Amino acid sequence: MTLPHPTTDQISLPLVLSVLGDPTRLAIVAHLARCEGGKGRMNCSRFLALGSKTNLSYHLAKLREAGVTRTEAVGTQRFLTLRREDLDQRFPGLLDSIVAGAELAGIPKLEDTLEVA
Amino acid sequence: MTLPHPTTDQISLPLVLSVLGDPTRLAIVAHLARCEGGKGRMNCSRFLALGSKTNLSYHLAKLREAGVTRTEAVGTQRFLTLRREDLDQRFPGLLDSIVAGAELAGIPKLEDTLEVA
DNA sequence: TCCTTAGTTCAAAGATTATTGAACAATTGA
DNA sequence: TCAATTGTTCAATAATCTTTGAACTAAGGA
Repeated sequence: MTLPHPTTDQISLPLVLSVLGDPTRLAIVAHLARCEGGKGRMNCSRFLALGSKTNLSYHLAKLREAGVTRTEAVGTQRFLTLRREDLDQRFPGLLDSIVAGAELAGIPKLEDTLEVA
Repeated sequence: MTLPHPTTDQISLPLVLSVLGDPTRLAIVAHLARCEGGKGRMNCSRFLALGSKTNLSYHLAKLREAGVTRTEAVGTQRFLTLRREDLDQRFPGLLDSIVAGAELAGIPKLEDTLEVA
């Protein structure tokens, strides 16, 4: 874990909300949550349908910096996980209601394959 | 109610999240939610501590356009209410978890006086 | 009628954010 | 070693969002 992540108590509510207010990032989080109950681990290229490699790198950094996801470097790949427990601890119920809302709303879905740790 | 409001099913999750991702708007919503269980009704000038009249007009329009608040014109005043039921229906649990999170986080508070309908 | 109150609209400026392509670094496999 | 894969960084552009002041509307009170 070489990349910088905020600690749980550094996670800011306005920042989380504004970061998840972007449809691309919301789709990424919805996909992570859907796969294996959010315990899925997947590399960035899984999300290429949502944008260019460069642009994804930007959005994934935003998610990481806001404390929504955790990024682990393994070889040349980065594995992504949702920081579900940290978010639940800091803002109980928030992630669940957002993910549930994204399912209801027309947030684009990706195919459900994933790589498990 | 001359001002345009989205219907309940037009309320967009990414838009709600990005609108509430702004600290000023989050403070407004937290204040509305705190007063009389969110049934409080208050005019715009209640929020002048958060910004200039012009700037508030801008932020309050954002909240209204996203479907987070309802604005009723009464004389020269605009009375604001949270669209709690509409939001709960569309995105169950979302508003509660955001408001609870705002209480935990350092979202600035206003004095608790209000005008009830 | 005149003045005050409450809030909006407009245009301009400033500040962020999102998107892109080119160049780069690091790992992996042939 | 060479080439392909995976993803980042940088600089530039485009697009949005925020903030401000001046001018405005509409209602109420003296």
